[in-house]
Amino acid sequence: MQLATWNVNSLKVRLPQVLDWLAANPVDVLCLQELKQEDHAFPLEALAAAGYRAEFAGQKTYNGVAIVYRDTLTATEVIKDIPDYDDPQRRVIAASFGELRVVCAYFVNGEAVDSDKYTYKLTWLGKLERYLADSLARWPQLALLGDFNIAPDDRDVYDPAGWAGKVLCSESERAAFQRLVAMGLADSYRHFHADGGQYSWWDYRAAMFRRNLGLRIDHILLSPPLLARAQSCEIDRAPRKNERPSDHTPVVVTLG
DNA sequence: ATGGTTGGGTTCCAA
Repeated sequence: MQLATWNVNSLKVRLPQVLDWLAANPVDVLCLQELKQEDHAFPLEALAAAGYRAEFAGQKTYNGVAIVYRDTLTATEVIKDIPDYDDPQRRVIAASFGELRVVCAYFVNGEAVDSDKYTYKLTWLGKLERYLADSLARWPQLALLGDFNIAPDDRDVYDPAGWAGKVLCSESERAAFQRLVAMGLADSYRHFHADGGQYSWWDYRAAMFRRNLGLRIDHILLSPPLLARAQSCEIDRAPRKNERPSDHTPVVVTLG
């Protein structure tokens, strides 16, 4: 079984690339972030023609998340948004596939550490943490996939000195990431790869992708029973080379 | 050096 995550930065623009990618990479579950569209515009028919169904939580202009899954699977116990947290931004969707619980999240970016958006980010991280603790108690086989907007350590940053203390790399954000790890959610990419210089996002500006100046901020975290089944976790850089690419590229985990 | 590019929406915001 394969699970993947991809921040598509507008599903409207990227739908052809998503369909191409699924044709070449027929994963079982694909978590999408930054749909940037309302639910009435979600491309259910195009995905159905490709053999996929989806659950989604969109909104106009910003945010928006979806779980796309093979039509041989059944999604149950779907939740949209973090329970008991009144947040107008559509950033979380979760669904069960048998015993497997999939949580797809678009973490707050935060803009800068002195921004109100950073305060929102830390609040949001706290709410997510509580929600995941509850979820893990109910679903031991839990995978958390998404754009975390956190580079867990300096290996995940092209210029660690330049990024030190900045948003995406700050101590508080990294501490929040480590609290997820302490909960039992392992960074599956790091489980298989110790090397640095492997990124999932590159700024559109200044030819950052061509120069491989990026950050690893898209992650797949696995609870212990799933980590035990994990066979590989890979970043697929190919879609970042497309014309009109997303600024993020997919991450894929293979479970036995 | 506070730049640069993209998407969505609209006279700029978010990333």
